[in-house]
Amino acid sequence: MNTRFAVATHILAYLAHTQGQPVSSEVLASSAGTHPVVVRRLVSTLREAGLVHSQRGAGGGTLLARPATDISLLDVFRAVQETEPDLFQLGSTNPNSHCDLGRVMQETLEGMFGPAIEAMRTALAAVSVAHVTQELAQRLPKGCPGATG
Amino acid sequence: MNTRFAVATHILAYLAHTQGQPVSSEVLASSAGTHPVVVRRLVSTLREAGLVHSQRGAGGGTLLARPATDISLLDVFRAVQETEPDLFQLGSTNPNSHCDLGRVMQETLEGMFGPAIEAMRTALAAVSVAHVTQELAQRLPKGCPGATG
DNA sequence: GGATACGTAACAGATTCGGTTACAAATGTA
DNA sequence: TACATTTGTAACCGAATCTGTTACGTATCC
Repeated sequence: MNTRFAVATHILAYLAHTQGQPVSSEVLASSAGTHPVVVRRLVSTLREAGLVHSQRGAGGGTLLARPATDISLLDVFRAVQETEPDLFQLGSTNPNSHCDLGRVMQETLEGMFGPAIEAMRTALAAVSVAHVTQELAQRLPKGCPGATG
Repeated sequence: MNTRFAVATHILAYLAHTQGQPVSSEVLASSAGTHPVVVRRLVSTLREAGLVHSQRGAGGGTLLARPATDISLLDVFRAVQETEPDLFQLGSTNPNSHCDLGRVMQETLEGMFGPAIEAMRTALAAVSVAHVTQELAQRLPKGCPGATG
């Protein structure tokens, strides 16, 4: 799996700490261990999903578009990962079968995988960015400036 | 996502229909709409996981290694998809942070994603290959030879 | 006007994936 | 034994994806 979900959550958790204060892509990239442009690309996606908004120019940066308690990991997952139409998709069907076995098999598989995906979504929906930030604060040593810049 | 999970389930569901009768990679490939070598590669993985076994030579093919009721979709998922160490992994940590924020963030994210993955595993564990075959039989028109070759 | 910082296009290197060819090894059958 | 069949596996190709990077236009603040 790619790193976008994790990095996006990282970014949002960071922003939750500095809410009201714009954070530059350079700072976010440094914290997430990646390149500023990678952050800006991700932020672009998050902005389209309505999770953050950005300010251009000097002193600009990115902020949360709504309280961290109102952003679930499912929101993040949908924004950065679920652009593809079908998460579990059979590559191809069998055009030779008289009974269209390939199509039926695909439908059946989707019916079987569906509940698994739904279970994952439910679990992700139960966790907010605020939860992540909270958990993060507990794990960080006291007085550590890491999470707040 | 790649097609291995779906194709592997396709293969196993097919074998559940013809249990006791070896099925060649060519037949399986035709049913799944892929290439025989792709099937053999997948079967190789499934064999390592103890889900199937194969017979070489003329009249050979692949059979289920145990009853279809004893093979869950979680078994399949683990066999073909979870070869990588970590499903959700943050690409890199932040070596510059005084507090090792990157590492803490990664631990936190894993703690948050874990339940989601576990929920998906639980859902997959609840479905057996026999269930898939059963569902498939219900969806196929009566007397259709598709699923049994 | 200049510094700052975003938005985005473009490109490169690495990796993954599926398809294909090729060939050795094993196995059943005449 | 000779041959056909089928697996097991290596090797390679083309496509796609992902991450990192450079470059440059644009917006904003001082």
